[in-house]
Amino acid sequence: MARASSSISVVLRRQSPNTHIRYLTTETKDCDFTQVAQQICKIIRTKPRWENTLSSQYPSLNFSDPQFSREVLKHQNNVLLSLRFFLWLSSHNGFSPDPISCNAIFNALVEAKACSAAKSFLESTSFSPEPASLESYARCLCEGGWVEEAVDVFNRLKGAGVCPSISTWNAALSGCLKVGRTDNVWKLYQEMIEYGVVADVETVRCLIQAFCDDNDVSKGYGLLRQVLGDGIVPGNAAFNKLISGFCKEKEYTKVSELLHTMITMNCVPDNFTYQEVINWLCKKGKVSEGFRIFNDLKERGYAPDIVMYTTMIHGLCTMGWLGGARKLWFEMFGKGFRPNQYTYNTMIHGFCKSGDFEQARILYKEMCDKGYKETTVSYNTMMTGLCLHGRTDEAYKLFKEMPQKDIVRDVITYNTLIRGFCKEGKIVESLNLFREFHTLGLQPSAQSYTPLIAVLCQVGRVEEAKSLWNDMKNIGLQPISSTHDDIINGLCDQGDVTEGMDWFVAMLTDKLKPEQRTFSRLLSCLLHRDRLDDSLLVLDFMFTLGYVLEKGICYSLVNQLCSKNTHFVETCLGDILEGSDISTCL
DNA sequence: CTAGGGTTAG
Repeated sequence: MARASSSISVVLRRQSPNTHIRYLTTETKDCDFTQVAQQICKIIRTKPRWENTLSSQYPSLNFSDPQFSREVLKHQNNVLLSLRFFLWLSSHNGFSPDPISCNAIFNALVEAKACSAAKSFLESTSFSPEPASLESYARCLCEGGWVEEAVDVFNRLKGAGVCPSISTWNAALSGCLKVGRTDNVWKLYQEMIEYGVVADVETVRCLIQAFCDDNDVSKGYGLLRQVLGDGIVPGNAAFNKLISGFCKEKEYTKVSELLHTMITMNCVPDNFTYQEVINWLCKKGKVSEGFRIFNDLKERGYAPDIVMYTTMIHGLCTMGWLGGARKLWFEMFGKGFRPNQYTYNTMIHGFCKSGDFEQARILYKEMCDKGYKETTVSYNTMMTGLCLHGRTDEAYKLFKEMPQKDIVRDVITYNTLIRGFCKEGKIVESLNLFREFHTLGLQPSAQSYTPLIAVLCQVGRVEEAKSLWNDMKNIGLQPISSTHDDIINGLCDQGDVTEGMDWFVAMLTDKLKPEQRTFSRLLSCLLHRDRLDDSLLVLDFMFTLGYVLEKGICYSLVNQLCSKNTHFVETCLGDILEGSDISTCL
């Protein structure tokens, strides 16, 4: 969860013009508070261990006088030093914190967005800030991502019978969205309703976004239509979120509807709108469609920005259309855009994918020369490309370089290399990496296990594969469909067709679609074992899922059926031949 | 400041 860091040097706002307070000490000597306060501030700033000596330096000063403490706080312009001084005072000389000083420090901390300091200050002093301060505090917490704490503050305000302003509510909702806590959005919105606060456009924007983030895009759309009916027009933000959400769901009719509504409502679709459309079209495999829109936009006078170019170049690269990608790259230059971290990595990825490591390295060097730092992503990109083209030794070299350059290896780094090694049958190397990864305490993903289980099954080490499977399940990871296929095929290969059938049934129960190879392997094993009933069961599912029967298996199936010579056989034969690709051969 | 987008596993 994102947390804002506390600011270190901060200006404490002066509350009032500097007033000279004169004070009579026990030595009956006049003491200028302002002067002493300034001296003390300097000591606090410059002497790291002032706590040990301050009292003895001013033996006659009454540190517990609130007027004095206020004066020091007024002169101290570093809020964290103020806080330290205040805490020191609290534990000395019987000083009992006065509300004015407390409020001053608390407000300064809030203003400095030092949420965690403000929070511990509240906890340690147990004073009650003014409602206005609390409200600012709640905003500060939200902006810093401390939404749980913000909800507590809202409850506190509620306890005091104070209703936060609409902009504070909105800030809270927006803060919850930023850290992905839609649950808190709904909680807060519920309270808003209980207070009788009337939602405004910004509230609607937050709610629509919350629906979209919850993958309830249709509900978000419902809300939009409702408010449009009431004459409220949310800004592009709400529209763009909905459009992006529907693109993700491939609901292109709704997308068009929304684009039209936007235009009707004078919310002109912008680069953000179309960027989302193009991005999701590309991600859902409709790159040509995305490219068409991209070109249309240019013709209609839209000026794609660097992000849009990057998105489009990426789309073209994933399709292997490197020529088109390069053309856009140069077009982008012509428009005055210079590639950034994303653009470089995208293009490097394109070259790597197509196996042009020479170009990839030229671009990589250019990226570094332009001052962009090498990152985990840039390394992962190169390693992915190398592994894809069977150059795992080179990828491994890069892997070893990373710590020397202080570049963090992440789960993708390891998964990439594990996959690469597995593909080349280097099981020992893969398992070593896998263990190293575990030792480092990194959180594996399903993709960490997938290639290992596959290769272990291929070489007949199904027990080890199953043990990895159990590990996965135990840490709450869901194996992908093909991992089921791998295990079934492994079991069949070692003659455990009965257990293979169990796994097959489990797959169907989980509504997963076994691959063609799994059906073929199961069928030939079952036929080999003379288990005709199970064969027919498997066959039935196979046809239901739209697969065709391979020639070889079809022949042995027909042979077996004919050798049984029962009445039932004849009814089966027709179906089987219909579903096979040999009917023309007979 | 005002909402916010793009890169790496397949």
